[in-house]
Amino acid sequence: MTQFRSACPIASALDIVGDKWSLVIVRSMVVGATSYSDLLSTPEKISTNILAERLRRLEDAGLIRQSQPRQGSIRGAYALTAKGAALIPVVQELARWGEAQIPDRWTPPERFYAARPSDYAARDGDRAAD
Amino acid sequence: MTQFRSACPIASALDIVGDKWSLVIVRSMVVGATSYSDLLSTPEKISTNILAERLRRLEDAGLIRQSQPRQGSIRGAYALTAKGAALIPVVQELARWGEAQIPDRWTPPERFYAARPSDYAARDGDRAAD
DNA sequence: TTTTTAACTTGCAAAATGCAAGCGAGAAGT
DNA sequence: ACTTCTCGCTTGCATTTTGCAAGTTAAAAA
Repeated sequence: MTQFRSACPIASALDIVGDKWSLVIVRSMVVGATSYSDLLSTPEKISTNILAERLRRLEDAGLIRQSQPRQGSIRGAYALTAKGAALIPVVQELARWGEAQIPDRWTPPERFYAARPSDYAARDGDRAAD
Repeated sequence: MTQFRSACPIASALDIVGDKWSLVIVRSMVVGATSYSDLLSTPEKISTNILAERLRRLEDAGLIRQSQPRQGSIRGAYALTAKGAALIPVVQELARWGEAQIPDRWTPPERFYAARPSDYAARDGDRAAD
């Protein structure tokens, strides 16, 4: 992203994550997805080029990081940074809205609503467990 | 919108409001915007065709309603429905994230964080004050 | 009765999204 | 050790969404 539309925190937040995919990627990571293929195999069927580009953008924005930069050109697993994990309350509120206002939605797993940003913040700079 | 990507409440919520403009329109209405021109004159500079289309979509989705259907073909003022007002916690969390994670953002007015969905729910079906 | 203003619509260019196929490197099978 | 498989992407192209600029319609104001 190049510029913010305004200095409004809401509009600016949406300049970063206000597309159809970024927050579903965050959701997937909150419930345990770490690899490219984890994120691809989600029921929403994101296409591979979009996933790759979104991961790059989210990494550039500092919301995720590569926890295992593999040897060769191939990249490994992804994890939320503290800044990315700070979005957890946002996706939890979205989930509550969706559950309450849209018929026949799934109930997220318990660990989803239990997740807290601080669970991730402490790990920043660490490598994921091998 | 025609279909949901999945039955996930988050993905589905984003199928409805997961674009760059819907939630800034909700934000504007929470802080008092009611007319088309109020919504146009926001610092984010939404273009008029997008605003018109978004208002139609939000109305079709039941998030807003026209509180004063004027005579002639011209439509009047808009208001949040209970379903739309239920998004208030979502935009409040987005605002908190933006304030905390993006440098130099505005602090929203007090009434923004004070707003509660129930302030709007009771008015559903009413006409706005003239 | 001419001019403004408010609420849009229309036309077209640009950007984002989506589908399908391909590619390079390491792991796995034989 | 050599072929095959899988993973993590990239590339090409069609479709959809977004954005800018200008035009339209009806009511209100001058």
